Amino acid sequence: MRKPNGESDIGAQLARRTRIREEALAHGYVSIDTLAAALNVSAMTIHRDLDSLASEGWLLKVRGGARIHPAALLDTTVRSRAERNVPEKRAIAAQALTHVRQGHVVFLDESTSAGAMIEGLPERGPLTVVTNSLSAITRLSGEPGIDVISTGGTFRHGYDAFFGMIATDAASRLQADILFMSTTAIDRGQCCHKSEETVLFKRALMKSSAFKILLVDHSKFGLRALHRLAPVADFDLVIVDDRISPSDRADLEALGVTVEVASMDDTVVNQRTG
Amino acid sequence: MRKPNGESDIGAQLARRTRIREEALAHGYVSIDTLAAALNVSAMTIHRDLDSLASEGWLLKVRGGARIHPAALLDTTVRSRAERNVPEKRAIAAQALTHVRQGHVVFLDESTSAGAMIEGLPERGPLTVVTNSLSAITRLSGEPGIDVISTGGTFRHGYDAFFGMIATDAASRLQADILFMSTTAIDRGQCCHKSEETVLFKRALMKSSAFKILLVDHSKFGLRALHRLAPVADFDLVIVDDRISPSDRADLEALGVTVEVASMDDTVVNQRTG
DNA sequence: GGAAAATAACATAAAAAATGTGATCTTCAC
DNA sequence: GTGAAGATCACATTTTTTATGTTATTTTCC
Repeated sequence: MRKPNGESDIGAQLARRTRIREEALAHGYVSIDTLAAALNVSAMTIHRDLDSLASEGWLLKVRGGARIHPAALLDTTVRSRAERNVPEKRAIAAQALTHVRQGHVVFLDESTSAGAMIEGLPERGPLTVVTNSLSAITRLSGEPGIDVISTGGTFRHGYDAFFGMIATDAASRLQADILFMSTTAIDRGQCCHKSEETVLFKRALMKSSAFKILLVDHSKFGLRALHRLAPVADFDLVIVDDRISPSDRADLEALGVTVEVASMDDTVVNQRTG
Repeated sequence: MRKPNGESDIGAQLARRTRIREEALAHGYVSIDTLAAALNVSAMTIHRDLDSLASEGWLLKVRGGARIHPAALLDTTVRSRAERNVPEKRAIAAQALTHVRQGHVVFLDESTSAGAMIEGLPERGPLTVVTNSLSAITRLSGEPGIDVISTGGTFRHGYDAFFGMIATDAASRLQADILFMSTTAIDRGQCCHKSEETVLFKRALMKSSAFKILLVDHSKFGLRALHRLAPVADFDLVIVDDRISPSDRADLEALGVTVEVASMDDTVVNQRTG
């Protein structure tokens, strides 16, 4: 029996669970009674929320409430990253898709930027897509015009993708026409990443690709990360969104790399070679 | 507005679409009007069915109806195989699961028999599961207690799984505690399979496993297939359902292989070492 | 052993999915 | 071109599924 108040229930469960996650992240612990009161639902509903969040690995249930799962503190998972800068990523993806030709062997990495291209690939087939991204694999494996090759590897929850020796070796032994990848940070002309196994895998992709495209939204500039992945100049093309700052753009062009700026209003594209 | 007759509508859509597929497979063509009349639904519903089946690659829509998709004629896909001998496979899977121990590295092949084990694995974790089966990967990747390793490889629609050099190499370079696999046919003590790349992959799995379990339902006995995979005696254990014929069972035991018979009524198990 | 918490079992409201109907748009044969 | 069959669209209605609450039962902890 639902609460008789007229509040909109569209996405109510999602909102409530997101709220619980935030609460848990902030305080390390949430109590069932407190949540039930604060969110104006029954304790049973909170129980179910916590069960669900626990099974997804966010929380650990304890008597009377739940603690934040240690792993959830460490990694900023795809689920939260994918929600950021969505319009930028869509614009970049749309521009990137214009470089895909029928018959191409395409490398896609596990980035959310490359992930934004997935939906647009089937209509550009026939293609062969090689990827370590689970969502790309599941989405494209049903498409008649797309041959899907998985790199395999060890599954990493935080990235929704596969890495490790198996993935890196597979990438080394294939040969692609075109690579679409992204990076966590761009700092003084270097692509950087916080995870070593990611770096190893992406380098293997780069070595095996005839044409390399880097997809970066404006928020990546000036960020730092521990491991150097590759110089930006190693890419044949960089696609950025139009909210990039003039100075970041000037820096990019000073590196001698070809840059395409994807416009967010429309499909209009402002192309420029540095 | 639904038909006011009281027929059970549970799975009605699935049943109807299966029926349409069979019809298309049998005659090469189905007409919308005929189907609407035969299935006692509106033409619009048939339209929607055909759209859906076409997008899944089963049919090609043409004016007034649909033709069978050429590819659908060639492969007996998992989707149809998975529907056969379900109770047998469930019983075998339940028995197979009793051999899984916490901490095990488990190889699972792409067979529907091994697939029946998937749902039972999380509660037996923590585990590492290595597989080429897409449904196993997607189902298990969300489970906290399961480390998922994909072999990678080229995706084959007909098997909903990955094969080829990448998959086989990955299998060769790992080491599992226990392997669960099946085969298309068992003929005179030999496991056989129609596809060569499947054979190569499965052999790699067998080489890399400390303990090898073969899952076969009674329907596999006496079938033929082109490629020899391995002698049944190479397995440490064979699990069959209780509808196996006495003579098939005697043959199995004559090979000197340990056999477990999974009962379909219950979880009762009749164990016997030959 | 008893109170608090967790789970189970069921009822109901709300949302989502499936289907039908009639209107409108396309296509194809003539 | 034109008209009719077929396809698609838009919306209403029904069914199914999901989310939730309530109450009863079981488990856990002190």
